[in-house]
Amino acid sequence: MPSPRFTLDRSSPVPLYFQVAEQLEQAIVSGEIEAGERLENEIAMAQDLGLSRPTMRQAIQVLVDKGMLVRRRGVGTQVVRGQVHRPVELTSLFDDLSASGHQPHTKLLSIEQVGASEEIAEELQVSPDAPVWSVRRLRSIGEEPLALMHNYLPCDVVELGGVDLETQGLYAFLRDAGFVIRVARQRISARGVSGEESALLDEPEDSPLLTMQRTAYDNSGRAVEFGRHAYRPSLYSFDMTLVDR
Amino acid sequence: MPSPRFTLDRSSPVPLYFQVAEQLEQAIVSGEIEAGERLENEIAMAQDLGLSRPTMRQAIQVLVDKGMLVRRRGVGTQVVRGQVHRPVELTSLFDDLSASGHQPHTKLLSIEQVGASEEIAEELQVSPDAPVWSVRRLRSIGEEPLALMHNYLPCDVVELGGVDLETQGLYAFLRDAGFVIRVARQRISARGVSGEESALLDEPEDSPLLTMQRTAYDNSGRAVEFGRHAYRPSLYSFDMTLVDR
DNA sequence: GAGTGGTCTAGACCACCTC
DNA sequence: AGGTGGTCTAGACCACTCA
Repeated sequence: MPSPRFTLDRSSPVPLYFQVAEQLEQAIVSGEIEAGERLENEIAMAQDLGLSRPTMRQAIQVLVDKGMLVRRRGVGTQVVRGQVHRPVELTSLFDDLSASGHQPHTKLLSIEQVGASEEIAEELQVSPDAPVWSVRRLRSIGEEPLALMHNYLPCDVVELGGVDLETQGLYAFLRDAGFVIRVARQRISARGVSGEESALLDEPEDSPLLTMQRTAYDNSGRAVEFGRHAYRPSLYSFDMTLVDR
Repeated sequence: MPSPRFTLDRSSPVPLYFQVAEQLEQAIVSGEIEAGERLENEIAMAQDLGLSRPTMRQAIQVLVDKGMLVRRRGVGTQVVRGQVHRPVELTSLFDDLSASGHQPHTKLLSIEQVGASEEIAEELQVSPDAPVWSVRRLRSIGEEPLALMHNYLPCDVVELGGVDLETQGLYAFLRDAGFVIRVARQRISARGVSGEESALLDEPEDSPLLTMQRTAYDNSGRAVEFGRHAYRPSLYSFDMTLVDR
């Protein structure tokens, strides 16, 4: 039975369950606990760490929700086999690529205030023709164009005047501006490249594009951003882990 | 402050937190609790229902995880605005379409045992060349071909001989055979249609296809199924809700 | 029958937000 | 200052699995 030694800091602002979850995750990804292996039962683990059982359960639940552990009543908790892919998270493409060591950069194609179309108005929960920011950006990696992004944000919610969206990702800006994005709904599909896109993305006519449209909501449940993005499928895909709960 | 009346059955095998979550969700989707509205605080709700606070919290957490509610410390719990899309779930395409009232049907193109390629072997956690089932199916809706599905399952785990995969979805079969699928990892991208696909899917040359590959794991963490699917993007897209936790 | 996770209780203290 | 959700405790009983 694997028994990694975890260290807890009860004076830390980081919750105990989170400290345990982090170290348990590390033990799994590092291979200290092997794929398929069964963990010690949660009551014993709690005792070992001087925690209550609910707190230990909460820590384990974090990793169950990430798809790294599976629990079976009467049996125990096991590590899921198979390579751990990176889950879909609420980060921008910019963050994604920075993390993977590439050098992404962004070109601002246009930024203007326009009246919301019927669809945009519905997605952003504003009146039709209400003023919204319309931002078009081209994201590239090295010399390769990667994605064409078209975002809309309600003018009465967000002030984009003077914001440098080439240096800073949109989500990073929103975070700095005090918007906590908690929920997003998105739809992924595909279509052929259109005329203007063909040149911008350096793709020949009739090339397939991967498309994603997303509406993001802040922690008061208000729609903050709607975007339509088109990715070159040779350079981008969406990875995710689904967990049945 | 909205106060829907919930009914609890303490003798039911359905957990109390789940009974509350179901009725709360119903109150939200029916509009009894409006979008953007704040809920009563969780201590009062627990008292109203004669529940402990942890149980009430667990019920609310179910809907937070679904992206229907957002909680803010010091403020309260609010209903997320915006249309509720259906989230990605661990169901087959067959289930998806049945639920939406269409008449889908499946044609079994081929089923055979083959030796696992290197990639398949890695995904299914079996040795290279180990025997795996290879199943190819064409799913249609009415007269319209919809998706081409190619699945692989380890022979030593699943017995597919004599199984009618035209009447029953693969996931429904696995469920009936005692496999509880708890975790799946998937990757979504796009590509152009290939020669053979073009005829089967009734798509002209150079049409874009939406692709998904998925590995599913049962509740012991073992890889049970790997699939590569190609969808006609005009007829299919992936909807999902992301929740920051 | 022994061991596991699933649910539930009745409190407590704290961090954060709003007024 | 008052109210909210976030965390944590120390138990309890139950359902399920497996030997």
